[in-house]
Amino acid sequence: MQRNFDLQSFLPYLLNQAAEVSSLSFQQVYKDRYGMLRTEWRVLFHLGLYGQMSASEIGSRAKTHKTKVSRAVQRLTERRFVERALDSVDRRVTHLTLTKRGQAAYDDLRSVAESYEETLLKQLEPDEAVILRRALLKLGGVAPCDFT
Amino acid sequence: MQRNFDLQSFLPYLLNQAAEVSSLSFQQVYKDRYGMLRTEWRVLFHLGLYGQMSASEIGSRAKTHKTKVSRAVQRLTERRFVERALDSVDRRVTHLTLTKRGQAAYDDLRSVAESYEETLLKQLEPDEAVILRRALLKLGGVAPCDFT
DNA sequence: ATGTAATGGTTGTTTTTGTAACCAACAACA
DNA sequence: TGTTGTTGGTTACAAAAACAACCATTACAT
Repeated sequence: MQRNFDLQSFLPYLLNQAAEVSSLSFQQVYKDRYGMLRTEWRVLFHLGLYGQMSASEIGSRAKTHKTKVSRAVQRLTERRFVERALDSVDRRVTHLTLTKRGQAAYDDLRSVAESYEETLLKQLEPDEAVILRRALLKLGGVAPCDFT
Repeated sequence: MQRNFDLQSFLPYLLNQAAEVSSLSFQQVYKDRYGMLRTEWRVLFHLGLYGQMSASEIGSRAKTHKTKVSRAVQRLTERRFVERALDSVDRRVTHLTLTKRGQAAYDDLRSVAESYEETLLKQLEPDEAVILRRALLKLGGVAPCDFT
């Protein structure tokens, strides 16, 4: 049993605080430049980084509920960042790809992400960053992924 | 410049994933047992841990917008977890305290939080946990910088 | 085949949140 | 005294998320 409990050492609290703060600047960029929401840039990055993919694939990779993905894709499609292509075999699935516009947005945002990452890392010792990432992966991987 | 960019190493993404996953089980408890939302348990914990406090104090401590705090306090008050007391000197501020019911809920949830923290820590090496906390505190204190 | 379940995805409705405007009480100062 | 500005807090309205029900298609069993 842990004595001296404090919010500042309670991991879920700490994680949320750090997550919120660290997301803010980046959010400002994709919001201001492209009018995107959080799930939207995630979808964009999944397609940009890993290529063509279906909505459910994105959902399971990003641990995001399918309705969230669906609506993100819808908005991205409306704004011509993403294109849908029906699968010829299984007519339920739609393959998603970036349009030229989407690719350009991705390239731009990716470079912002890279330099933002730099900024964040400057506040940490190099070995601290390594351990931080490893720990976050462990904690984030314990997913009780039971989405309906 | 960081080559080999990946979502799995982009801190804002990693942080959000870990934060979401690690909040889930605990959220289930305060939601199921007391019908509380995230900001509500935070307010509850602030009062439980640090004693009487005003809404704006909670807001600045938890970096939470005042409307969020206001609504959380409102719901907590309606459900008799929290009581308001007007300041006799400055009639704008209201001092918040836990009711018996609120104190009981806090005690209960705090013990849940402590054992949940244990569970989370089991997934990490002891020194990993120390560094993780330190890094999260640093990142959580970061002032937003703009890429405009 | 045919009934049943599972998958990929969308839509509708209700909760929560974000944003901005607002009010009342105080503070500072001419 | 104004009169202007600030602070603590609430409210109203728009945006977004959560949740559940829903199609259409495919898979799988009899």
